[in-house]
Amino acid sequence: MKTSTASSQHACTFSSVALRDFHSIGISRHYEAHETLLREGFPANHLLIVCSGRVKLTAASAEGRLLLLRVAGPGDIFGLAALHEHTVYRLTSETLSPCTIKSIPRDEFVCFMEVHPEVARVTALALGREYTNAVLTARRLALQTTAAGKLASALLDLSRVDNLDSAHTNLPISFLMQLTHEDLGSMAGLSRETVSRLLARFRREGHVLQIHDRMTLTHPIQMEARYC
Amino acid sequence: MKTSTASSQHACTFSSVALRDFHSIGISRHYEAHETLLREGFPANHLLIVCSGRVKLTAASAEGRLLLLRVAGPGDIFGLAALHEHTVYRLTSETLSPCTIKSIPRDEFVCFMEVHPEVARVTALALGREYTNAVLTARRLALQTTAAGKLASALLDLSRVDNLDSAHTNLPISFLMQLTHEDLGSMAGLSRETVSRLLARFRREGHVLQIHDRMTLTHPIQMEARYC
DNA sequence: CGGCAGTTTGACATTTTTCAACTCCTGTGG
DNA sequence: CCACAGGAGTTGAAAAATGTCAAACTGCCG
Repeated sequence: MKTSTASSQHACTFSSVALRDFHSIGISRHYEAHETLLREGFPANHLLIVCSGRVKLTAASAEGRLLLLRVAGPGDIFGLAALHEHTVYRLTSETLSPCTIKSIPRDEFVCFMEVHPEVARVTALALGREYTNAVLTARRLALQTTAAGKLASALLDLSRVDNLDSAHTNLPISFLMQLTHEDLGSMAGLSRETVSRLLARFRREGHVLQIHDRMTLTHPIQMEARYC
Repeated sequence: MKTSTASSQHACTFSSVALRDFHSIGISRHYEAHETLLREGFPANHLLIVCSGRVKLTAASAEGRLLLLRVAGPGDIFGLAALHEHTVYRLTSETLSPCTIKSIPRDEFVCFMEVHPEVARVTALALGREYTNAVLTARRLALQTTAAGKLASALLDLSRVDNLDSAHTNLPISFLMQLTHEDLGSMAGLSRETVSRLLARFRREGHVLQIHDRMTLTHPIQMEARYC
């Protein structure tokens, strides 16, 4: 199966030999929207790389409450921490849209790492990104005192996932909103109803525009200053 | 300066050659309690390893609110993610007690990594632990609906830092409580007063015993079942 | 002894959650 | 083609919980 440009983006930091090997391991597969890829608590035996589409990563409590930690896109890797520590997955991953996902079995990846020591570098970088993201989530949950602050910073984070370049300008940022109010709630630690009310308020105040699936933050900097 | 047993614990996963080099880089220094080691937002130019003592890692909001993400002890490494991505520190670190800390300048560490590819392994492991910990914190903040649940799981996490072996038994776990109610509050996302009230309640209900700085969770499993 | 940091407790205000009802939209099956 | 069910979003009203403010207490250290 053809290896996508997305996984190549990662691979491009490898030497040509490592790159060739990287393309030869694992298999790519297509998934529909709303399929579950990995389940929290299961032994980590595969590493996944998003080639195309979007995947949400969540943690669940015993009572069924959810925490949405991350929306992964093309080029993102997950399952790495659990694989590396040889434990169970800490998060559940679920496709948000149709996706192409490359899956690498644990054994193959371990081999690959042993043959190419440079891979650990890329591993560490990917882990660093996951870490940074988790810290951001924790910050949002703990340091934002108001519900509006939590939701606003969640939206700003989402906008930056799609639009890495134009971060921190005051130009309108628009992005595809593939999350339901419930998802947004579990991202910001709020109830579905609160999200609904706050979005209405943001629209009323002109911070947010929504046309179908597309959400636009009209002046991100003001929004951040006002609520975060 | 003598390298402590703590940093040797990490080094012991290295080959003998790497081990010798590891001992030769960086310098150890002693710190008093309540000194600041690294500051959030500053360029990451040093890697720190705790040899002895305890260090708290926090993130601050613009308004001065704090989030305590981790209490690092002997053998723990921090600053790694920021160093690796060549950005600024994401957290502020502050000694809780007198500490011995080994500090490795960025350049030396990068050299060390280049000479010994195996180091990336250890790096990845340490990053994995930091990641897992951040996820745990986010979980606590988002998935625990009640204040009691947040505090209880924070206390359980703290007890496990000191007492890694006896985790998940129902035997009383006791540990040195070096955090103020305010610290506990910023760990669980609660106000100082709420922490005070809840601890009183936990004592009343017999879940917690406190004698000076020593805190004992009398039946951790029940506590977890009851509140978490 | 005074002062300070940490803790405790009460009263109150505020916020968000919860519960409930209703609308809108979409896909499915008769 | 229509009816219907289910998921998602909206809105209101009430309840519950925690944060905030205020005041007093404790223990420690100079």
